[in-house]
Formats: sequence, C-alpha cells, structure tokens
Amino acid sequence: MELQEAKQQFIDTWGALGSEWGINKSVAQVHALLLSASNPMSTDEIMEKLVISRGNANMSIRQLVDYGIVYKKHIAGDRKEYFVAEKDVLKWAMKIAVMRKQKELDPVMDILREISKNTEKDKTPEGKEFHKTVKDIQVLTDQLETIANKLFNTSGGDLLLKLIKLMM
Amino acid sequence: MELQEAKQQFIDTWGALGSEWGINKSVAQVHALLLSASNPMSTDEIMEKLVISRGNANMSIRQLVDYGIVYKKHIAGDRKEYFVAEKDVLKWAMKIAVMRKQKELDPVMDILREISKNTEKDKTPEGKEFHKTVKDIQVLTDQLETIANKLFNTSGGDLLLKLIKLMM
DNA sequence: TTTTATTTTCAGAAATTTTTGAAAATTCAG
DNA sequence: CTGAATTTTCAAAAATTTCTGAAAATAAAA
Repeated sequence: MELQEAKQQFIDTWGALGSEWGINKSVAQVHALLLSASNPMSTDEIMEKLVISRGNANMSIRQLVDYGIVYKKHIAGDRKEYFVAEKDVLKWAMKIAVMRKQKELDPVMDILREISKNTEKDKTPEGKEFHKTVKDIQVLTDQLETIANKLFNTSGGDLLLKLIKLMM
Repeated sequence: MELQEAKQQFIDTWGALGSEWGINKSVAQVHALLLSASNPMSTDEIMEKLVISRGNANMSIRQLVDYGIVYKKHIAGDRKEYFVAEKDVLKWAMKIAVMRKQKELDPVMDILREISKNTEKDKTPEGKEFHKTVKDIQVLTDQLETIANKLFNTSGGDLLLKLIKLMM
C-alpha cells in the first residue's frame, strides 16, 4: 500500500497548503483526492476516503465544479453523479488564479482606485503622501496584471518555457 | 476629516484582503495603518487607532518587523519604541512574497519532491498517473520560480516596466 | 402517480483562529 | 541597585470558520 500512502500524504499536504492560503481544507483535500484518482469518484466514495460528512463533501465538490476545475461525469446505468478533476495543471492553476483575482483582488483594486480619486485633490503633505502610497500599490498591481495577461495569452502548453528563454 | 476617512477605508480593505489570503486581520491592519501614517507610531497609538489590545498590537507589530517590512525607530528623549513602514511597494511586496514562499510553499515542494521520488518506481498505470500529476505540479512551480527569480534579479525600480516592454 | 435514490440545504455543534488583558519579564533612568 | 516605564507572554475568552447530520428538495424509476 505504498502508493495509497503517497496519495494520502499528497491529500494532507494539499489540505494544509490550502488552509494557509485561504482555501477551505476540505475543498483542497477533495481537489487533491480527485487529482490523485484514476477514476471518477462519487460523493459517497469521497466522503468515505476523506472521512467527512455528506454536507461538507457536497459543498466542497460544488465549489470545485463552480471553479471549473472538477467536472461532473455520468456513468451509464448509474444514478449517482461522479466527479473527475481537470488534470492539466496549467489549466486548473490558471482557473484558480483567475477566479481568486476576480473575487478577491479586483474588488480591492476598485476601492483603491476610489480612494485614490478621493485623495487626489488633497494638497496637504500628509494627503499627498497617502495618495502616493495608494497609487503606488495600484501601479504595481497593474504592472503585474499586464505581465500575467501576457503570460497567459501566449499560446501553447510550454508558454512558461518560452518566456524563460525569452528572458535569458 | 475626509483624509482620515480614506485612510480608515484603506485600513479596513487591507485587513479584509489579508484575512482572505491567510494573513491575520490585525497584522494587515497595522501594516495599512503604518503605510498610511506620515510619522512613526508607538504601540499605544496603534492600539488606540485600531482599537485592539496591547497583546495583539505587540504581536502584530513584531510579526511585521520580523517580515522586514516595518522598522523600529527610536525617538530622542522618548523611552517608547516607534514604528515606521517600508514605503517602497516593490520592496515590501517582495519581502512578503519571499517570506511566504519560504515558510509555506517551499516545505510543500519538498514533500512533493519526496512523493515524486517514492512513486517513481511504481509501474502500475495508477502509480504512473499519480506520479505524473505530482511531477507536473513540480515542473510548473519550478518554471514559475525561475520566472520570478529573473524578474526580481533584474535591476532598478522599474524592472516590471522593462519586462513588459521586453514581452511586447 | 408513488416510491425510492440521490442531492442540497442550513441550523446548530465543533473546531480553529484570533484577541484580550493581566501578570511576568525586561529595560532604563535616577 | 531601585523602581517606574515599557514590552512580552500566554491562558482563557471571544469571534470566526468549518463541519455535521437530519430534514427538505429534487430527480429518476417503477
């Protein structure tokens, strides 16, 4: 049972990493479980493997499906739903990144833009300094966004490899 | 009190963003407070502004000092310690990134490497598939790390700007 | 339709994380 | 030294997040 042990370690590690980065442990573990599975799994199998409740399993799976990194799979002659993880790392990593950016980063940037506008006319040294602080964050974020867009709009699976060469 | 309002909004927004990304709310708020302050602040001033306890203030400040993004500042004739935030966005953003990578990502990558090694000899289809899944994560991570290193080893403050042009 | 399997929901319970605040430790002026 | 100011620690309380499990809803079969 060496392989099963390795899979379990992967699931545990992934769950812990998720927790540290604001992704629910169960969600991360279900993702890891499906990533390491060779076959589609039902909710019951997931519940059993991870020792979690039906409610938790259901919600975790749904979130992953919503993210677009886990797919529903119907199996002929079976009434239950089965689930498979997107196995292409670049695909699922990008989807997670894009989703978190939209949900968590973009709203913050909107607020910063607003703060920036509201403090633009302030002519006190204190006001000018604060305005610059906020503006600097915006500029850096915009630059990083531009780079990220370039990266991900490049074609092919080895886009990163190409970029690394480009930067040499 | 328009400016103070804007600062408060910045502090609140920053605290919320931190929470979503695994950074303690108080820590993020103290960081935002010092970022938006024109002068060094004492623990008591921070406690008062954020309405948090001494223990919380102390621990949050210390963490930021440990990260290297807040500096202690001694004021002549005053026994209290004062604190100032690093104002260069690129500097503090990089320090946060490097610190979290070392503390949270690198240990995970070490485990993945170990899992990878332990499943290398497995010749079953299931074993080979799992090995590939883990390996793929490693490869993507290594590529991203290479790119990040290139980015941050480039000189100057407008390194990102240069890169953007380079990629055009 | 009725029955049975399956999925979804969500209020309360449990677990985890964060915060408090007072005591202990440290620092420094006199 | 001594004693006051300041900082640090950490057990317990509070707040927040996560999880459970049973009931409600839905979907498919009979």
